Amino acid sequence: MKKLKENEIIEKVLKVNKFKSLNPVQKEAIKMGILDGESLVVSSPTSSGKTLLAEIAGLKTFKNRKKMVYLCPLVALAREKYDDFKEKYEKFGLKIALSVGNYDSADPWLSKYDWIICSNEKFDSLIRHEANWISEIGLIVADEIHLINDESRGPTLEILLTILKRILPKAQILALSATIKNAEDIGNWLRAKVLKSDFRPVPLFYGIFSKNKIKMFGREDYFLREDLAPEEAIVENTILMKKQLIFFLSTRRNAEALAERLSKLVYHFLDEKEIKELEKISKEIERALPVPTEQCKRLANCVKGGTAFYHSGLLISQREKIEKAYKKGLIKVITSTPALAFGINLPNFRAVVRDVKRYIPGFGSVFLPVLEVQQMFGRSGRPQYDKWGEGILIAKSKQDESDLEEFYIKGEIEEISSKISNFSSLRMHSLSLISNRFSKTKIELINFLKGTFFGSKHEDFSLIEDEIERIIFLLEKWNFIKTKEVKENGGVIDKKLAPTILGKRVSQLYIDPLSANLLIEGLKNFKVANDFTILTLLAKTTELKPSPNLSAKDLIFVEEMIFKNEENFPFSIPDQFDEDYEEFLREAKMALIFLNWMEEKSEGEIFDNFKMTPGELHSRLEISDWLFYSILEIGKILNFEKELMKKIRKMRMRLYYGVKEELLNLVKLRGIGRIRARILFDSGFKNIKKLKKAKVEEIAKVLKSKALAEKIKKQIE
DNA sequence: GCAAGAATTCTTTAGACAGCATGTC
DNA sequence: CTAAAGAATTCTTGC
Repeated sequence: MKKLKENEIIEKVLKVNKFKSLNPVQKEAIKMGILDGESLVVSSPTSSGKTLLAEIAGLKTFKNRKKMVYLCPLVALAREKYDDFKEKYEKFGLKIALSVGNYDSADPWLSKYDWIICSNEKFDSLIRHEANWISEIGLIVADEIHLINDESRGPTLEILLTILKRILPKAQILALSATIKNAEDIGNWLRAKVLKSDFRPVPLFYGIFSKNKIKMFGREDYFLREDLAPEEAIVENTILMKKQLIFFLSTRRNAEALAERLSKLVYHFLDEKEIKELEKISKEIERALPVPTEQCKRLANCVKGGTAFYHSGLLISQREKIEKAYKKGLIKVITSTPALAFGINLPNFRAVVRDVKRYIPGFGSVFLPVLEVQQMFGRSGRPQYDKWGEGILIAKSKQDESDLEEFYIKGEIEEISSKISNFSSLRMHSLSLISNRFSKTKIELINFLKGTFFGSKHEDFSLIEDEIERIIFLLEKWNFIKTKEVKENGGVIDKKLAPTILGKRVSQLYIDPLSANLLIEGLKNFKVANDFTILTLLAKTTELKPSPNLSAKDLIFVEEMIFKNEENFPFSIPDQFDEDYEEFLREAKMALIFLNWMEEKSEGEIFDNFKMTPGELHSRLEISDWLFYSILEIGKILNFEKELMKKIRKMRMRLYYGVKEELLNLVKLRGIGRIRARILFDSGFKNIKKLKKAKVEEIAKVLKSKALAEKIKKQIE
């Protein structure tokens, strides 16, 4: 009877996925007891069908009237899974929800759903908000769990899983990972069985380019034209095979330069229809902003020639267009920074890692880990189109060739390790653990940390204990927690830890306690401060790091600005010869960029003057908005003066919309942003009242849209 | 005397999660 | 403490 039910689930999953049978990895997982609630760590290549395991276990969990939480490292990935699951399983009565960042924060509504797809951070924040439905979880799927290895975002995932393990000891855990060396360690930590496999539905072959050939491992070599540069030769070879490829490069500039160079070559391989379609897309990409920036123009030009560069400085809309055009086969070559390696699902035939080194400040340029190069190769070989996929490295010399082979092809993948001992992440998570009452004393806190992956690997905890000591001291000094010594027989044996209301709120607001303190302390002197200096204060927070780079040209502007406002900084500014002076200049530059935005400088002007990219500015603005919101929330608790709250509220609005104060009223209207508000204002419609008096036709004339004018009128009434 | 091309020096360097309440050009 | 590509600048060379 039980077997029958299990088969039913498997049949169902296979059918909706249009598969005939389970692949070896999946069969093994069944054998290991995934349907019996057995926890598993699955370490296998991208596209080895790991998601399907989550679906099988998820259906079983549904049958048991429990919830599945599916944790993703990226919002884009979460959204993709959500769409996919919804399409496949909603018809069976499953309720599937997506809960990520700026989508919806209401927790209670999630209790009605069976499958909940989250980003790691979102779920962490849901725990901080003490969502009550968490107890109904029967299955936790953690996708791309090797993220634990990541310096900045790994600790969140690690702590999150440690918490879940503790509050849901009976829940099944399914940890999905790329191929890693020490999957057993993870299994050991999570008390889960380990399934290791290198199965791929489409085989992947490695190759090394040198001189005029690509030496392939396990396939016949390719011989290329000798009179072309390596990149060109590889591109020609690929296009002649009627395939596409992605280059991975170390910097944005390299990616842009190569795309531009290659577009001249690729253009000759395009047929008329493709040229026409690409021209259309090129125009769309160029028009992504009202005034195209230099970068937009360059990208548009590349696209015309059948190539595109891809990195985080692009606008989301541009990225999507490139992804779509690549999937359609219109764009033949994408040159990318590592942005594409992790996350976005862009299947292709051949991936070429040209730069196997990356610059790390303080370390110079270092070799990429094998794990990362594998990630870049990971999506090569599309099941529907290709019989195999290729991952290629470029050697610069004979020596280089054998080094690359030794290290990346024959070499072993690295172990992953915990990054939790990093002071700043420990600081943030300690406050959260204390706030949630998971750790009511210092010993409890340390014991909790012993339950992390770090703890499972390290016997010696003295380093962490020292750090915790310092963190407790700081958190108390900043008034985020209260402590009380526990004495026995006259000696101190432990320390009670309790959050203050402020500390609890800071933890919920998901900001670094250091930043929160910085803002609180700085704003005590708000009376001397002005817009620029408050923005500089904001730019000092960890959330807005790294600060933009300074060019010689910036230096003049920024120093002049600092000099003019010397008396108005709400914090003490470093001396010119101090070691942190340069960082201060960069923070001031960030503030100056924000100020320009608030002063209604055009985006193009800002990008050109400060060498900012559209993608960067938008993400910084979003973060600033969140910081301003946090200030207001903290202000409610600390009873900030009315004047200050008003000032912050105004600044928040102005920065959000990018407008001067006089437009704040207009911009509140739906359909009106900074550009249209300015047009209305300059045409005499200086406020809502004036708009009320005006006729629809008059407004329509100014905005060049009748529909819009009517929409506005409707809102006013 | 001048300009193209070579050599040298200078400059710069990947990514993207979170709160909250609704919509840009 | 480590590199390397591209841009900017200076130097060389050929006429």
